[in-house]
Amino acid sequence: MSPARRKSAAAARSFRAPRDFRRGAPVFAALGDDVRLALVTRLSARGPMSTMRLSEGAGVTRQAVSKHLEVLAGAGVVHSTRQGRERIWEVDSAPLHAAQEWLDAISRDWDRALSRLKAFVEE
Amino acid sequence: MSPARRKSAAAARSFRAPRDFRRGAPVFAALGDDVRLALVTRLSARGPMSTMRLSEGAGVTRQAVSKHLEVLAGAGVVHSTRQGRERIWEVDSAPLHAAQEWLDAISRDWDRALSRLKAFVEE
DNA sequence: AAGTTAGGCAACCAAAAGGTTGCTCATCGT
DNA sequence: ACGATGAGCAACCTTTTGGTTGCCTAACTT
Repeated sequence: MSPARRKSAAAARSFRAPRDFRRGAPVFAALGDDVRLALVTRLSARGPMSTMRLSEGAGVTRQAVSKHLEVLAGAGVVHSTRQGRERIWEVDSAPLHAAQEWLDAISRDWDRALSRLKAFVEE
Repeated sequence: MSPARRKSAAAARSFRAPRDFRRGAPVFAALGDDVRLALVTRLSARGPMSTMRLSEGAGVTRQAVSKHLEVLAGAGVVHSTRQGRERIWEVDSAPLHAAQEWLDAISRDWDRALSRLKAFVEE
């Protein structure tokens, strides 16, 4: 029983590709849900927004949206500040850039592997 | 911003960012697991491999790895072919490129939103 | 032909994820 | 001062996920 798949509480920092792929999983996991992906899309397109605004048209209750935002925050993808009785959310682009770099590394490695394979077959 | 963000737009066909973000979620979800991320990493680094080879050192049973590979295949991230009694897996880079583009679009939109906000505040 | 090896299939299980309702609390507008 | 509003908290429910074990089949090896 080695798994021990515990959530690291404060993973709110970027990660380095590609060595530290383990740090990347939470970011991808956070984006791997329709509702959350839609939330990030809206936030990035229209700028900072309150929980209520984000809940409108989300298709689920405000509480559900709130939970999703917490998940995103846990992965470092968004962060929030309280303003009066509202909580304003905004995108944190650093983890997204990190994720991008990871994908980039994967693609690069894969292309190299393909070249090697091709060379081997053709020799 | 980041210099490693250039890309010939021919590659991505799985989904379109950011309109069709719904199509992106499964890809991110597929990558959002430590074991699967490790599998993709190994596959891209060392080229095509059999289920057995991939299971070695994965920390979970062969059946678990098999399931994970099916999930990845379901998202289009990998695909497999049977060779004799072995099943050989390899990375499919198109969905990864698509995911990258989606992230790119998000970052771009976000930066634009920030500029607008800044301009508004400073006027 | 017999044994070994890679993998598919199915049942089953515990935990996590996604969602809901109901209640309370703080804050803002009037 | 008071009602409306935005959000936090908690209990609860259902489905999905990640993992296991056990057995069966196909295909190489000798």
